[in-house]
This record gives sequence, C-alpha cells and structure tokens, in this order.
Amino acid sequence: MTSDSIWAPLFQRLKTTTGAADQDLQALAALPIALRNYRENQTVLRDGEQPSECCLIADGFCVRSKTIADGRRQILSIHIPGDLPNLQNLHYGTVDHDLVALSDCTLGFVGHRALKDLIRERPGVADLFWRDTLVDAAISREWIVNVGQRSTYNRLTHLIVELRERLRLVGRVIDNTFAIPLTQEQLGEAMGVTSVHTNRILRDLRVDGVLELQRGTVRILNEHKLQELAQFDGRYLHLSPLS
Amino acid sequence: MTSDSIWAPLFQRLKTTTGAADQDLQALAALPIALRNYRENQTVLRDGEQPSECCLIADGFCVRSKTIADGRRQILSIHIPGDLPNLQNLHYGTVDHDLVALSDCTLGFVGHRALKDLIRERPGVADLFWRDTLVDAAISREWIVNVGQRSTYNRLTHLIVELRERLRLVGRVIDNTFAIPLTQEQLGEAMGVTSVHTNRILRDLRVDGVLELQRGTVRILNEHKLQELAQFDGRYLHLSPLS
DNA sequence: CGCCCAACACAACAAATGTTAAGTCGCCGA
DNA sequence: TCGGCGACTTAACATTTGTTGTGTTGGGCG
Repeated sequence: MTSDSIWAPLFQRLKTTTGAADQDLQALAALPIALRNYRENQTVLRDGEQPSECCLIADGFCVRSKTIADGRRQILSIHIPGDLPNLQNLHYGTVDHDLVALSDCTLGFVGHRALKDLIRERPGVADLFWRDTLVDAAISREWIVNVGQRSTYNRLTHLIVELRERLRLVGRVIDNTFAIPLTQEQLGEAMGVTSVHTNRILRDLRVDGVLELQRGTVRILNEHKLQELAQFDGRYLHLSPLS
Repeated sequence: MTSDSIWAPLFQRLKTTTGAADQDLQALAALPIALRNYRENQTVLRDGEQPSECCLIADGFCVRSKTIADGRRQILSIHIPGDLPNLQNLHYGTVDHDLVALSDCTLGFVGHRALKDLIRERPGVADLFWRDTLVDAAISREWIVNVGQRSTYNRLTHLIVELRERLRLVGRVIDNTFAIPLTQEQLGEAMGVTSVHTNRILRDLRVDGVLELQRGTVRILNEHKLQELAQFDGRYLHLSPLS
C-alpha cells in the first residue's frame, strides 16, 4: 500500500466536506505513518488503554464498542476508510471503549508527538481535526436518536442509509451496492436489540422488498421505500464546508 | 451577575479536570460576553439555525434534543452550569438539534470572531475547548450505551449518577441532594421510553428505597443500592488531566 | 470429501414497554 | 379564593422485544 492510497480516503472526504488547503493535506501525507494489518474480530484498542498514536483506517471496517457489567455489548459507531477513530486520545490519555476490526483491516498509526507538532505548526490542520471530531460527535448524537426513538424497522434502514452516505464520500458505493460487514448479532448490538430480533426485522425488510443483506453486502430493492422508512436527514453529517 | 460568577462554574470544572493555565482562564474571563435570560421551556437554539455566538451556561439547566418526523423527541444531553453546549458551531455553521432551557437560565454569549481570535492567539485555550468537546462526545457515547443496553431501571439510576458527578464538579450537590429539573415526560425522552413507563420505574425505585424524585429534586435513599444499579464507571468523564 | 462451527432462520412462549383512559395533586393567575 | 391546567399516578390491555430451543446453511479445513 502506497502513501497515496493510505491517505486517499481521508483526503477525498476532507476535500468534499471542508475547504481543506492543499498544503495542510501535503503536510499530513508527509507524516511518518506505520501500517499495521488487523484480522477480522481483532481488537485494535482496548478500553482503558493509553495509546501513544492515533490511527487512520486505510482499508476495512472497525467499530467502537462498550461492554457493560452483565456482558451486554453496545456498538457505538462504525468506522470506514478515511476515518480517524481515536483522535480524541490527543487530548485525553485513556480510551473509554474498545475499537475492534470488523473485517480484515489496514490501519496507519501516527505518533501523538508528530501530530501535536503539526497541529501547533499548522492551525489549519488543527481545524480539520477538530471539525472531524465534532462531526463524529454529531453522528453519535444521531445514533442516540436512532436507538432511543425509531422503531427497529426504521432504525435499521436509517443505519444503512447513513453508512451508505458515508461510504459514498470515500467511493465505496458501486451500483448502489456496498459492504456492511456486520453479523446479525453485531447489527443487533449496534441497534440495541438481540440478534433474534435483528433477524426478524431483516426478514421483514426482505419480504417487504426494501433491501436484502447477504454475506455482508447490502442490496437495495426499493430506494423509495428505503427513503420513506429511514427518514434520513443528512445535515448532521455536515457534508459541505459551510453546513 | 458579575463576570466572576458567570465564569466560575466553567473555571471550577476546568481547574479540576484539566491543567488549565491561569493566564488562559484570565484571557477567557476578559472576553466580551453578553448575558441573556431564558425561561423554562424556552428554545435557545433551533435545529437548522446558524448561530454567530457560542454560549456558556452560567446558571440553570438546558437540554439538547432532536425531534423526528413522527413527532417523537429524544433528549441527547443535559447541560448544567459551566457547560458550553454549542462550541461545535465554531467549526460548522448549522446546529443539528435544538437547545432548550429546562429551567429558568442565565446564559452568556461570546461571538465566534472573538473566540477564534483567542484560540489562534492562545493554543492552550484551543486545547481546553477541544478537550471539552471531546468529553462531550464521550458522554454521548455512554448515553448510547445507556439507551441501548441497560434496563430502564438501571438506565435511570445511571443517568442520575452521571448527572450527580457532573454537578459535584461545579459545586451543585449539597447533602447528596441535587436538582434534576426534568418532568417525567422529559426523563422518558432522555431514556427513550414513554412518560408512563418512566413513572413506573420511578415508583419502583421509590418502593425499593433507592431514591425519590420530587419537584425536580433527587433524594438518594440508599447509596449502596444506587451504585449497584447504576454500574457507573466515571472514566468516560475524564475527570483528571491525565485520564 | 466430509466434518465442524459460526452464522442464519424461525417458532413458541415470556417479559418489557407502549397505548389509552381515568382520576388526583398542586400551583399559579384571574 | 377559585378555577384551570400541567404534571403525576395508576390500571387494563396491546404490541414489541427478549428468551429459549431447534434446525439449517455454507464455507474453511483436516
């Protein structure tokens, strides 16, 4: 994997969603970055750890998750190529959740020292990163709405539409088909329901001709119905520089 | 209200949770700030708005909330004196939720221009603010866990314990009694359940001798039971500079 | 090739939560 | 002082979701 292809999804996203200056991106691309491969289900960061690097997802899918005392697990966010899932550790030491690879992944690691120096040197980079963490927070808030208020049926479509919009940004949607490499158990953990119930809802969506999910790939059967169910308003993704 | 008392809760929190430099705090206190009073239920920021100021809660309680198409509402976070609930608008223009006063409130408003200048001039202030938004995000993630995985009974105790810890930081807990000025309907909106069910759970907690909630004030009846139910692990609040 | 195991599928029943409806309480303003 | 209204309380019933259990499927690996 070349330096270009490591940074490509992040830069692609930043260029369309922010007014990122080319010099700032070049400065990023010049950072020393260590590539590491993770396998499906491998833990990248563990709750309580104090990492000294931030990671960039170059390829593959990861999730943030938390496990509570009785063993139940909640998936907090799904991360895709171009995401920086632990920028927050630049400002506080301890991760308060797990980061787990959903699929085989390639991650790039950049040391805090180098990042902090770059941020001081280039306020534009600080702005890009800060904004990125704020959009991440906005996505978390919408996730709360999804889990708290939408019916499971609508909830699943909303989750899928959000993921599709984010995957589009980094060129991962082809022919309206895209990867969502979560098992039904994991989808349930993302939605706050059991795998049995997730299975019920997926069957309903299939029977109703809305969408199909097979071996980690979504196929949209009826875009109109999908939109109607998801009630997706993407403003919270802040896709344009001024929004 | 004097300039001191406006900034006091924020400074109190920053001093214990971060290694805030006195000069940075003094620079903050010197910012031009416009006080405005809001009444119970008054909307401070409306979804879709493009504010040109950030606000500081000097006194009172606010909530962030989102309303979906069918009218259901989800409360996303509870904000207390010392909170900066819309710092994110420094980096993207549009608010993607409502901010509503729960009680009569006094808010201080500082213009984006002045804040941005200060941030450029004093990287220490930028760090304080960035960290603040990151802790806000961590609280949102725990909120997802609460709504997604905990039983309603445990969920309510967790919400209450979190609020107590945050209120303690700004000196708003006296004799283990503190304000939580949400109606049962609003508590339900925070937890993703109906007001009827909230009422049931509150009765159970009262009958079980855990806590009582009357006219917006919590009284803890059995601290040990409360802890057991809430399973509260405050690490996500990042209360000390190194955590 | 055939075994094995995780993921998927689905049914029956149990538990949690929502809905609707009714009545009570307590405060504020006319 | 009284009336009204929003918040609280509770019950009965409906619906959603969880639990348990039992098969099936499909792909990796000896």
